[in-house]
Amino acid sequence: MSDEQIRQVRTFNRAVTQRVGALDDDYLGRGRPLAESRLLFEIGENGADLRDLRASLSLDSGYLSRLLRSLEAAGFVASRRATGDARVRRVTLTRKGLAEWKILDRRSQDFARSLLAPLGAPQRQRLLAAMAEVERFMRAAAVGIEPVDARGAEARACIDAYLRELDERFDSGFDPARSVSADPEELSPPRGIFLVARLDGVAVGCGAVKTLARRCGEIKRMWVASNARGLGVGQRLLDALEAHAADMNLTTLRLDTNRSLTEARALYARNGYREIAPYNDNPYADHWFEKTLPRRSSR
Amino acid sequence: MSDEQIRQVRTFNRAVTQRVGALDDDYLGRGRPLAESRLLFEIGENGADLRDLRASLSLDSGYLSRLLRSLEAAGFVASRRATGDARVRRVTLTRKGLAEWKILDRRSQDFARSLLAPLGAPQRQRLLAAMAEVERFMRAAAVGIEPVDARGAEARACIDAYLRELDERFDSGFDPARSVSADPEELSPPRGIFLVARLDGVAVGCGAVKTLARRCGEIKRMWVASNARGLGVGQRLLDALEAHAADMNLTTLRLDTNRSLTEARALYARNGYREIAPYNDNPYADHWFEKTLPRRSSR
DNA sequence: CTCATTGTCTGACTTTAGTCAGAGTTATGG
DNA sequence: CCATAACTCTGACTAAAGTCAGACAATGAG
Repeated sequence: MSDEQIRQVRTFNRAVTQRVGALDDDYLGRGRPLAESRLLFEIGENGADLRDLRASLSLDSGYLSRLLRSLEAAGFVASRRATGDARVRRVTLTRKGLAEWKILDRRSQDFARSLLAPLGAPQRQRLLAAMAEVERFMRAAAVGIEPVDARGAEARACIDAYLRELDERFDSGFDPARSVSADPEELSPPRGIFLVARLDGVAVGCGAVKTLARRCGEIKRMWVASNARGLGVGQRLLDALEAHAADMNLTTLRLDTNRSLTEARALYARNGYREIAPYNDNPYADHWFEKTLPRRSSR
Repeated sequence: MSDEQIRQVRTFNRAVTQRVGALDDDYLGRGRPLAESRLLFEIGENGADLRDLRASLSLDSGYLSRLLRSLEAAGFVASRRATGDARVRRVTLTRKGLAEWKILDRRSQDFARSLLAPLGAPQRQRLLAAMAEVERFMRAAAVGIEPVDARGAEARACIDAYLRELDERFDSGFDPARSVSADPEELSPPRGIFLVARLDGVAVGCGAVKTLARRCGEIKRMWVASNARGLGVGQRLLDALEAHAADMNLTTLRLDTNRSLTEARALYARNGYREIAPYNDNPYADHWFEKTLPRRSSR
């Protein structure tokens, strides 16, 4: 990437933090510490669990506790044990707190309004479209891909989501029992690998490789959450899988897929996978693909 | 503007401040108070006047003085009286300070890089394009238009810039003495108005109206700085001038313009100005326009 | 020259933010 | 039931950020 591109990003960062960032510290200023306002705002109309607040605002538990006490003293919030897990505290806004929250919310709205107000309608549209685009790609850039234990909870959750989706998309539904197996052992090193793609700590995609024969592997469990599609996550997962496959000394990768998974098929086609004759008898597969990996993954 | 649009802006603000804003507090962390790093960074390779730093970082003078002392003690900066005004202090980075500045600069680059790195080339292009667009329009939105005294320093500076530009753009140069007059008195209430457009406190455009006859006014001094073109500043100035003209009970606005000022002519045409026969003998004018103002400016 | 203004500095503060160690309570897996 | 982990809370801190009043020097307008 060029210096010029980097310079552009930095200019953007400056411009945006100056204007947008100013708001953050400014519109929440209500004669009260900023952290308190932020907390109040984050609690929101529906209340929140203290545990989640701690995570989302990344505050020290002691600090959070004190902030909360202060909001309580001011009569803005009430807290009680969460139903379900009595260790967790559930915080909700009082009537007074809600009023305050609405003021903060209003302020934040006003700021957004002030950004749009001076613009004419066509410029407004273009600004919004560009904002949406920036946001999308910044989200995309924040997606990280990492190997995880295929037997772990996160991998399981991904696989469940994947299976659920197959069930929805296949004309006749999907019954894992009838399909070709891929049990966690096969997807764990040294004979396999399981990758997840995470956005803000939440898994939004996964993919796996298992070894079929001496130099031949198979791609399994390729899935991208619907809210993360179009960000290039699938492409990056595939790149990463191929790199890992090369590390495992595999030279050929195969996979099967269903006719209803059109994006997936396009992805494979784009990446040099050629359609081949069926290499298994998976009743859910309509297409079989194969790719010979380049000598050394150049990623 | 719709609630949906406002919601979009807010989502953007959140997403961007979270990611971009995080950097600000993060990449500058170098075992030293954030404010010190920010100051060091802001001083920059070429040094700066303390007065300007105080303004641009909006710090209390006492606080700034102390921060500076601390940077001095660490051997990062040196300060001496500014040439010209001995009240002002000029701060420059020492060799050591420059090295530190470069580290900070590098960090900020790395952050930008990390944003682009995970993206493929086409996505990178789209992100940058969208960023540029957002930045542009945020700048546009930050432009404010206000009446000022046509006899004041700011108005004079604008007019000078305007005349300089005419001199550059007209084939035969421009000599104010030969042109039709518009002295400051005519551009001051109640018979006239002078508006400036400011971006971050700096004038980037101006425009004026003077009264020609009982219900007829003339637009003069329409100018937009080259670095602020394409942001809709001209349009907004024109809107504001028409609104003020209506307030002055003018029903007709006239203006003359030169053939080389193509953007201006397009602007007037777009806004319902019709070309008319010459109403003056300005030797620099090639086109004369007129518009009947709507009963009440609906802006 | 005088006087108001501007810019900087110092001292004496307060407030905000954040950390850390431990204690007490409630879940959870075996 | 037991050990361990997950949450929250309190007390005791520190560091950073920011404010305010007043002193002093240089400037600039009249």
